[in-house]
Amino acid sequence: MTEYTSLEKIRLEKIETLRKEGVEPYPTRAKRTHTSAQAIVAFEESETIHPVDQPPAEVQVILAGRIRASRAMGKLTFAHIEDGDGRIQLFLRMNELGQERVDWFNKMLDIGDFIQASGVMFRTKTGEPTLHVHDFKLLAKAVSPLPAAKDEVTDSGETVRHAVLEDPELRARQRYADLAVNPEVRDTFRKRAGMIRALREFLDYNGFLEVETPILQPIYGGAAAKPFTTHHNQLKQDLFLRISFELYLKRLLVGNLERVYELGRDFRNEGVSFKHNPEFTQLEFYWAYADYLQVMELTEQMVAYACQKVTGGMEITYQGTTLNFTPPWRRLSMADGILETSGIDIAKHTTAKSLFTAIAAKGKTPNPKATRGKLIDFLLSEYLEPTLVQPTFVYDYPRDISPLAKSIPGDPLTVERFEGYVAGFELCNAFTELNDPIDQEQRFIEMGRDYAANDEERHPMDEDYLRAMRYGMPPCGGFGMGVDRLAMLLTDNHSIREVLLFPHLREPEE
RNA sequence: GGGCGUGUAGCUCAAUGGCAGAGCAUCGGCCUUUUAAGCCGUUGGUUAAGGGUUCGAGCCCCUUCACGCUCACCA
Repeated sequence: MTEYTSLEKIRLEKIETLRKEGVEPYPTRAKRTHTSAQAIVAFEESETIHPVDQPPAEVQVILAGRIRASRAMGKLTFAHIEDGDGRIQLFLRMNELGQERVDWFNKMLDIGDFIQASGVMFRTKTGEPTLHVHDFKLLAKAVSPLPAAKDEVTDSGETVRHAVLEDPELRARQRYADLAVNPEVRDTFRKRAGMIRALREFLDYNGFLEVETPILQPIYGGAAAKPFTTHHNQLKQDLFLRISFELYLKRLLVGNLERVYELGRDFRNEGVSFKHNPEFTQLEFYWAYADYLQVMELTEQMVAYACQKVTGGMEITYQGTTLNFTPPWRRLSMADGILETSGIDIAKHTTAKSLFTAIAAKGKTPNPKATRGKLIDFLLSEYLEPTLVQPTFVYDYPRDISPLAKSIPGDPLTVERFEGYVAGFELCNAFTELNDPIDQEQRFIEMGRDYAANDEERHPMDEDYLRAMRYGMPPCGGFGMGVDRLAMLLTDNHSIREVLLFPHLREPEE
């Protein structure tokens, strides 16, 4: 049984009263001729464009939206409604509507209710385009009060927000209320949608085919992550939610689909943080006959295109820092980057033992069981990553942490792989794909050995993937990007929760 | 999972261990160009939950929960 607050009880009583008066609080149909923005544009055009010897034409409109503010002033009432385009002021006067209707508006309607209002546009004394209301109708009554947010416009023209819903937990749990009262949150998700549209446009234009591959997989792979498990009852089959798309997309290249991409959800059963959510949106593409250097060029063009589409330029401000996505981005070999930032030359340490000693000499303590590749990765995140503020490609990675990437010809310890870093975190990861089925099988075996101590991280052997490789896969470049992270950058949000409509949260307290 | 921090009215926040408060919102009035409208009045609380210390706990102690920051984990 729902427990109502005293404020809600008052509104429920109003709903009863409305029905007794014969007013349906939730009518089935609404009518509107203009959005708030369209009404203002039409009005301003009428003011400027009219024959010199005639007054401006009346602009009659029917608007619909949610009441966000209401100021009753005796025989006048001012209110603001908000629709998908913005806000617009309503003006109600007893002269036109009569005392009864204006009183009814003030008494029976509340902030949060949806209404439609018809009338003629005019300007108030202060110059604000306003609807002079001749009639109005309740469209949907709100039972629960919205968390009130008020905007004050100071003398200097700045907008100061008061009584904002700002508790991050509540905002995420009740995203509907957050969206209803915080316009910048709606804007974040419009930008996110625009960004995703831009990524698709870019890849479509470049001849990539959008595909969909299984989310429920009998064998997971393509990344080092712990999966979620589930079960198909009738088939009595254990299944995993995918941790990446990679192994399925590359099967498609075996099938002669030369350029494919997938934009969808990955699931990783790992910790939650400001840049990790258990389910997140991933973009992967695979490009036959290309290598990682071509992928690098396409990547910077794609991100720059998305940035241009969302923000109108190549430069953005992220958490107070100006970032410039104009291609070409800085390119830095991993060995050089680590040498510059840590003073350790990984080329001189070809074994894990030697490298561990060098790191220990710096006073750092990585996991002593780590492989050479893991130690290099440790150096990357410890020293290099925090310095990579402007978009940078770090390239040429250790082989043993890149089991699906192709080695550099003549350098068995290093693979053709790069990661894109921005604002000190990893944005994307790409490599020249390994297409030698014998080598691939060997890598899976090595990896099984390296990770034998840790069952959860162990990469299961995917026999069907190897079979596909044996049919032959063209040389290709592959790419993966955390789409939520790009959304964080382009909307200037520090936390992934702010760019997910419904981020994962713990069970609420009862 | 570890460390630090936060949690008080619908919203935003106060309150030396000593009567739980303010603004906005609600409700009742006044007001024909307001815009955080204003003015007068009114209502609203299991101080996140549970336990303890104390004559007395929002405040001190313990446990739990949620959130934030951070560390760890995260090819």
